[in-house]
Amino acid sequence: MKRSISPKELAKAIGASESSVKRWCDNGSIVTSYTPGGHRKIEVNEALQFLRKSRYALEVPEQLGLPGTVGKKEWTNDEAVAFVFDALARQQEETVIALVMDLYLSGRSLASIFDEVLSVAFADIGDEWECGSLEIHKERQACQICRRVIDQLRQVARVSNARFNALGGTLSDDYYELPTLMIETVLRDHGWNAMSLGTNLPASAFATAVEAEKPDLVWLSLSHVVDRNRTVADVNNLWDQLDSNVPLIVGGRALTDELRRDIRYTVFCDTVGQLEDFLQSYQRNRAGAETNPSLN
Amino acid sequence: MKRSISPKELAKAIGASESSVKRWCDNGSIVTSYTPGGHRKIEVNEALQFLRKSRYALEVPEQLGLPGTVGKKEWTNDEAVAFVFDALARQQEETVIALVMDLYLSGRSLASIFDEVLSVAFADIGDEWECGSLEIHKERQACQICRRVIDQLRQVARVSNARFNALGGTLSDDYYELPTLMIETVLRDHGWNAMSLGTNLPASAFATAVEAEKPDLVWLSLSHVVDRNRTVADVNNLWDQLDSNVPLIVGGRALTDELRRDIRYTVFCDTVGQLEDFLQSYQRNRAGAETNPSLN
DNA sequence: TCTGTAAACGTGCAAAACGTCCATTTTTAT
DNA sequence: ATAAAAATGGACGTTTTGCACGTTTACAGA
Repeated sequence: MKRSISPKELAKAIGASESSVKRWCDNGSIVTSYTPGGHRKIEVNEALQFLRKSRYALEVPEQLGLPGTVGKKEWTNDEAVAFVFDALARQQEETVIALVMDLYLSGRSLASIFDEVLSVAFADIGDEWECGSLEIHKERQACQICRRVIDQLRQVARVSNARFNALGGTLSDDYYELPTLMIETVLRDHGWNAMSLGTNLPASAFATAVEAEKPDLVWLSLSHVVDRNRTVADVNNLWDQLDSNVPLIVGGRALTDELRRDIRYTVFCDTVGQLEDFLQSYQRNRAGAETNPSLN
Repeated sequence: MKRSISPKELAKAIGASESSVKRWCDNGSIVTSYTPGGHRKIEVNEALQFLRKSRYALEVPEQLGLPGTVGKKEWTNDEAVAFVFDALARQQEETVIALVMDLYLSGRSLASIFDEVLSVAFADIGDEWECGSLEIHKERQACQICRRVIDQLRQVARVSNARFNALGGTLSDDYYELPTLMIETVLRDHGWNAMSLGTNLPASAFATAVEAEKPDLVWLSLSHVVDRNRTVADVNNLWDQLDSNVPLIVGGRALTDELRRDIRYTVFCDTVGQLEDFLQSYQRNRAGAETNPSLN
C-alpha cells in the first residue's frame, strides 16, 4: 500500500476534481503535509480518515492500493455478516478485506465492525464447526484470515501521537488471539500506544511487563479458562500490582458471572463496543483531571 | 546514533526525490555542510529543523537518528541481524519493516531474508531471554512484530495466478507460528496458493483438510514436540494418506536426526532456503512432466 | 600508493502540482 | 418557488519536482 499520494491521485480515487481535493486540504478537511516548494502530500491513512467523514465513496480503490471491490455497496449488518461468513468459509481473504474496508470507510467504528460483523461471522464459522457441518481446518483458515483483516485495520487506523501506553493479552492456556488483537486495534484507534503480548502468557510475564513498561492501562482477554483458581489468583495478583489509576480491563467469553464475582478489575467488557465507551469516558475524565488538577 | 546523512538518505526518509533534496540544500531550505570534495552532509538536527519548517511528513522516521545506517547501499548479514535485533528489542516495528523492505527491494529472496536475518535476529532475542538478560514479554512482543513483518511481506510478494495449492501448519502442542508463516509466504512468493492452517492443529484436522482440499503440496513445521510417538504416528499417517505425487515437506528445529529416521517425508528442510531450492527443482520437473506427459 | 566500484555531483528537461479566477451546480434559507 | 450562499470542477500561466545521464568524489582492498 502506498504511503502518501498527491491531490490528483486522491481526486481520481474518489471521483472528485483535483480542485476540490486541494481546497479540502487547505481548509483542514484533509490532514496534509507539504513539501518546501508547497506541494501537498496526503498520507493514505489521512485520505481514508477523510473518506470516512465525507459523503464520497472510493471509486478507484486501486489508487490507494486497496482491493478493487472496496466501496461498491452499502451493507446492513445481516448482509455483511452473511457475506463475511461466506467469504470466510471459502477462504476469500480479499473479499473479507474489501467488505471490512467498505464498512470502515463508510464511517463505522472499529468496535461496531468487530462486534457486529467480524466476531459474529467468525462465531458462526465456529458454530458450524461444532455442529459438524464445517471441517475444523476451515475454521482455522478463517481464523488466519480474520487475524490478517484485523492487522490491516490496525495499519489503517493507526494514529500518530500516541500519548499513553497499554498492554495486554491472554493468560496461560488461552490461545485465542483474535479478541486480544481486536482490543489492541481499538485502543490504537483511540490514540493509545497499545501492544498485545500475545496469547498464553504466564502471569509472571505480565507482572514483569507491567513492572518494566509501566503501562497506563492493562487488558486481559479471557476466552478459555482451564484452571479456575489459578486464573482468579492471576487476575487478582495483577490487580494488586497495578497502581490505582491504571485501569485493568477484563473481558471475554470465559468470564462467567460466577467468575466475575471472584476477581477484581476496573471494567468488564462483553464487547469491544463497551471498551470503546469506557475509553471515551476515561479520556474525558483524564482530560478533566489534567486541566483541573485541583478537583482531585 | 549517526550524526549526518546524505541527501539520498533524507530523500528516502521523507519520500521525496534525491534531486529535490539536493535543490533544497542548495537554495538554503536545508542547512548543509560539505566534504572537501563537495559532497553534501546533512546533520540530523538540521534535517529535523527542516522537517518542522516544511511540515513535510516523515515517512520512514527510523532513517534518522537510529543506530546503523538504513539507506546504505548494501547490508551484510551481520549488520542487518544486529540492526533487526536492536529494533526488535526496542519494539520498533516500523524500523524492522523498513529494513526488511530494503532487503526485499534490493532483490534478495524471501528465503534469504528469513533464514539469514529475521530468523537469526529473533533467535538471538530468544537466546537473550533464555539467559535471563531479556524479559519474556519483550520476546513475545518481538514475536508479534515478526508476525506482522512476515504478513507485510506476504502482501507484497503475493502472486496472482496461483495454479497449485499448498497447505500446512504445526501439529498439536506446537504453538510456534513464525516458521509456518514463513513457509506459507515463501510458497506464495513462488506462485503457490499456500494457506497455513495455523498452529496446534490435531492430525485428524490435517487429514480432513487434505481430504477436502486435495492440495498439491503439504508442509509440516515441527518446532516443539511433546509426545514423540504421537508425532511420528501423525506424520506417517499423513504420509500414507497423501498421493505419491504430493510432496510432504517437513522441517523445524524439533526435527532431530533421530526423529527423522522414524518418519516418512518427501523433503526435509532445515531452512526456508532449502524449501526454495526444492520448489525450484520441483517446478522444473513438474513443467517437464506436463509438457512431456508420455514420460510419465 | 594505486585502482575499481559505488555513491554523490551537476545539468537539463518533461511531467506534475501550484495558485487563481470564474462558470456551473448544489444546498440552504426565506 | 426563488434568491442567496456554498461548494464544485475546469482552465491556464507559473513553479516545483522527479528522472536521466555523463562526470567527479569517496572509500576499501590489493
